[in-house]
Amino acid sequence: MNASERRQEIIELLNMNSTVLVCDLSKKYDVSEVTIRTDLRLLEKQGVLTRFHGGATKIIDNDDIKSFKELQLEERYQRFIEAKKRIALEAVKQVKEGDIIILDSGSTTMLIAEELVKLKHITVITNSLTSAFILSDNSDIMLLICGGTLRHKTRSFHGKIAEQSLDGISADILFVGADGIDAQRGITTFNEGYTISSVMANVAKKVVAVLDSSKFGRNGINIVLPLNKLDVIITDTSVDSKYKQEFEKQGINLIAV
Amino acid sequence: MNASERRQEIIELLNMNSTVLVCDLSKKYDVSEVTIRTDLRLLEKQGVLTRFHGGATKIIDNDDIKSFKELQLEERYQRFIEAKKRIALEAVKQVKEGDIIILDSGSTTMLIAEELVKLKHITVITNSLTSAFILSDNSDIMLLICGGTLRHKTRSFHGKIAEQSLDGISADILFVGADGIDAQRGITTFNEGYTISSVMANVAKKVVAVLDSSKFGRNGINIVLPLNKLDVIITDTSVDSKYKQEFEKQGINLIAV
DNA sequence: GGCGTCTTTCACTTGCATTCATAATATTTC
DNA sequence: GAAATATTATGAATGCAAGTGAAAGACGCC
Repeated sequence: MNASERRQEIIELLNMNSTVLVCDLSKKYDVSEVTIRTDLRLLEKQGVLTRFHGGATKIIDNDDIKSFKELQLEERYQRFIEAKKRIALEAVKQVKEGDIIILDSGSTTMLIAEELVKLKHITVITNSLTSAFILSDNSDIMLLICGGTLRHKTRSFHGKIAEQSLDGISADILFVGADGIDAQRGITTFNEGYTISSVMANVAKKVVAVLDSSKFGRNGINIVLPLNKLDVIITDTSVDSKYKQEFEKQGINLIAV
Repeated sequence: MNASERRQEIIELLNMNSTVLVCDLSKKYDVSEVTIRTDLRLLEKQGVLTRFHGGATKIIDNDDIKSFKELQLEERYQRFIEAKKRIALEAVKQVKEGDIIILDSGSTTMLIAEELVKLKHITVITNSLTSAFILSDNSDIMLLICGGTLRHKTRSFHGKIAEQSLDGISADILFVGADGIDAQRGITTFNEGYTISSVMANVAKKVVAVLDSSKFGRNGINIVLPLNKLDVIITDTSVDSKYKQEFEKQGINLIAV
């Protein structure tokens, strides 16, 4: 056993347990404590660990998220972000361990991804490149992505291939976003060709629409899903109370947070 | 036994056991320790091993995707990244406007994505989540992603669904990375189940392997592609000239940059 | 023989781990 | 809470193993 091997092992030990002790290491490698201390001092200089009296502890740094922060800065994501965050927090309450979740593209669903990444033992299927990237940080989450061609405006995948990749899948819950909601037309969008949402709805046991209050009474050009496909709508408290009555009459649970 | 033969054997020894000792090698080859040290110094310059007091250890640069921060932390990877960048620059020279490009996962191919994103009017098909994210910045690039389940270690998609999504596709060029290359076994990897690469190779008119010189003569556990599938190999100038002859004899164009 | 490559010898430097003395930091005790 | 005691840290000095560079020798090759 040479010096660099020993140091490498100390790093690995630190990854297993979060602390190591000088006296333990000294016995383990049969070298003097002084030697261990020089090792630890060296590794501290390299930024691998922090020293404390009698031992050392692991440094955990998580700077990689920065690039996603930049993404959030895009102004369309900035609007109503506080409301959307509350909606996302409420949405993940619907999820339990072991669930298979389908996540549509959109700014609110992206925030849901940021909450979902904190969980474990769930399966997420998404057509959103951004959400996929966020979720890929957690190896306790099984991640499936719909293939197909990228729609740059929304950084999501659509088209025949994307829809085909949902074939034979059965999910517990679908989170779907939209640009507008209306008692007659259901949830709508200004972008064309969001037929994938209806495919998603067909394979999910429970459909949850997430949209902030500004979307109510607004009508997009394209129908994404008719109201009868929805089970739950989560929105913010600024929503007009008349909508709550209207939707609950149709058997949809409207949650305002 | 001449010098280069001995050095080749040292590399092979390192692939078997992960470390070698100067005194052992000195006895084994009946040369002075000084000679062995010069051998090891030379091989270190080539990026095949790292020296430590009394011996040397194998460099494990399995071509997994790491963030640049991680790469910079381990200074032993630093010299590879310069070579890999040059390789990536050379690789994109093979691309012309209108091309349909398949991009495998891996750190070198990720650097190719960073070059490709500067182009326009190309189509890129990839199974790498990271590369997809990089390429999604440019709306002049048509981006197709292979669906399927995510392999967290490499942030890429593999399995049946990923392979099926290549069905019916015809591409002009494939860029494929690897952990090792060998005249007998072709290109290999330490990770299991990279069968998608051969599917990619089957639908591409031209197959370009990108790997730095340290991968030559090294053998991964799993065969990715046999040599007869390759058209071009791009590597760095530290590659042993004997490989150039060997591969060109088999009709493969080896470019060293 | 003259040239180049490889290898060795030799003097010197660097790196690693130990001991010992001293300083800093916990812990105990009153 | 402060003094006494025990534990841990640091720095300098030492010895030894290993590494380096320069010069000289060995070997093969026109």
